[in-house]
Amino acid sequence: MAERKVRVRFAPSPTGPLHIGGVRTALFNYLFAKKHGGDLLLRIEDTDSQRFVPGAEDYIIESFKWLGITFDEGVGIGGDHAPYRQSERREIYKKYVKQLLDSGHAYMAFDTPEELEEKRKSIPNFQYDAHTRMSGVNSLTLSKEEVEKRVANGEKYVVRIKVEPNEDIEVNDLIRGKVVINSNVLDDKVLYKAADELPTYHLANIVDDHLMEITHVIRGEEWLPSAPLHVLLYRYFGWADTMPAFAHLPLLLKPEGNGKLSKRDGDRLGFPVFPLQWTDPKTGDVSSGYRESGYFPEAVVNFLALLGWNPGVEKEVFTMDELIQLFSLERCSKAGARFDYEKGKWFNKEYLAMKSDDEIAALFAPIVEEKGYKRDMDTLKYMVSLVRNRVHFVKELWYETNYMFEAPTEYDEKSLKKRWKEDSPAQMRELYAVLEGLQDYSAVLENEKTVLEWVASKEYKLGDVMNAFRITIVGAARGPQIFDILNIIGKEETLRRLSKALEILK
RNA sequence: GGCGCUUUCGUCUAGCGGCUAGGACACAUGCCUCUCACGCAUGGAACACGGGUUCGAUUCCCGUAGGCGCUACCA
Repeated sequence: MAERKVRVRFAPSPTGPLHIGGVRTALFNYLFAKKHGGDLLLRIEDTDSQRFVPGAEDYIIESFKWLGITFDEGVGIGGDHAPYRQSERREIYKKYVKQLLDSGHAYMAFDTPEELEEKRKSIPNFQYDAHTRMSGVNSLTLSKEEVEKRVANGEKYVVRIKVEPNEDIEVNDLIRGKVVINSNVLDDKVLYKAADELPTYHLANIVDDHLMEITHVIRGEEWLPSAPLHVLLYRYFGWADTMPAFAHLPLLLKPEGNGKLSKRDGDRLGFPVFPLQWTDPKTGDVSSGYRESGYFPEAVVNFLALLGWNPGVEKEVFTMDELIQLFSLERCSKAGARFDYEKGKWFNKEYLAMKSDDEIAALFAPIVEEKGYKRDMDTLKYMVSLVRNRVHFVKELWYETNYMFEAPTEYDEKSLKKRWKEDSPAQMRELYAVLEGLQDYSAVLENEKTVLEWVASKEYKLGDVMNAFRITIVGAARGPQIFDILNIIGKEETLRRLSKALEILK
């Protein structure tokens, strides 16, 4: 086989939002393409007119834009192999269906769905294949005239592949090695439906991959059982010499329980399974997305890259460029990977840690505004610097800083029980006077020194004083160094909170 | 049911005949400390089972069991 430029594709079906497993597949295709200086194409497989969902295609394109996965060719980009939407390639498929029919590798079948259903019910393990096709209503059992008559009458038929029996079909999978399946277990799959003049996945897929000069098919493991059928199709078309190499990726499994991760798992389990938020056009149901949940796209990419693939080094945080350098199908694992949302959160934290205070403050500003507050950037940056290392997401910053904006409305029971002691009210009253005497609240270190000296002079226990004080300011035993908080809320607010606490707590 | 894929800590995984079976997440403990975190240190935690092959199997082969997938005029 001549050296060909690497060309891979991601070919989703627009039946809804892109699910995270699909994103992972697309990512691996992207990494593989870029690693080998090849092209990645985006093809829309909308051959199922029944399940088409408006908006899904735009959603897919926007998702990849957010994730930083770029395509070289395809829907929304264009290219030499257009069109890239299968519904626009009807005429192309018809030509190839005819080729298969003419060469005797396929035949027309007139069996109605009801008839087939009946057979499946009455005959155990029924499948449309070499052993049963002669009892079906098709161009193999009907006379040529009868077939022509039926077609002329506009009777709906399907075209089925004619799988020859008793043949071992080999699929060389780049991840799993050689997989052999006997053609006896394959059925005569429907390749084309006259009703909507569209091919099914199997036919469209092979024709398009061939025409678009795809060199490697990297897809989910759920396709492995039909891979032999695809090999057969390449053979029947006479394209065996340029048949792409296959790689079937392990599936993403539910975090708990059984089965592969599905579209419905996300909101049930409390984490997104979609890159972007999605509103179902029919039901209006909203499904959460990683973007809206506060994830950085780099974190999602990094997390997904390590599900079913290992770089071979003990580092775990990688840029996209590093992933591209390191990627190889040989290092993909074979078994399904359970989706561990906690690890995903950790990745986001890692990426958050790499951002500057400025960047984080800029992302935090709209959240503050939404809560009805306004602060200048310097103040926000100051707040961010104090609490940034205790969150996974920017949005969690609000919980960590809310007491810097508003006085506590209640005091945490547990903290009170442990930290508010008998002497506390008296000490707080004295502290009030000490703080009142402070001139410049921005002199954090100096003020701390003053208070510490006062505590020492009175021979109070530092922990007793500071913890009680913290409760009056924050409302609980949490938060960063207290003098930084004071600096932010200011003297008047400090004294106000102190006296209010003294009133309520006694 | 049939066919296929798969099986190392709770989870993601390293390992490619000889290792005290390594790392990360999560968890626990300790240190730090005005609290909560961060950080640092420490700890518990795995080769599904049974046969082979071999001087020697987590590693190779065969079974069994479990898991997953496919089995549509869906992809």
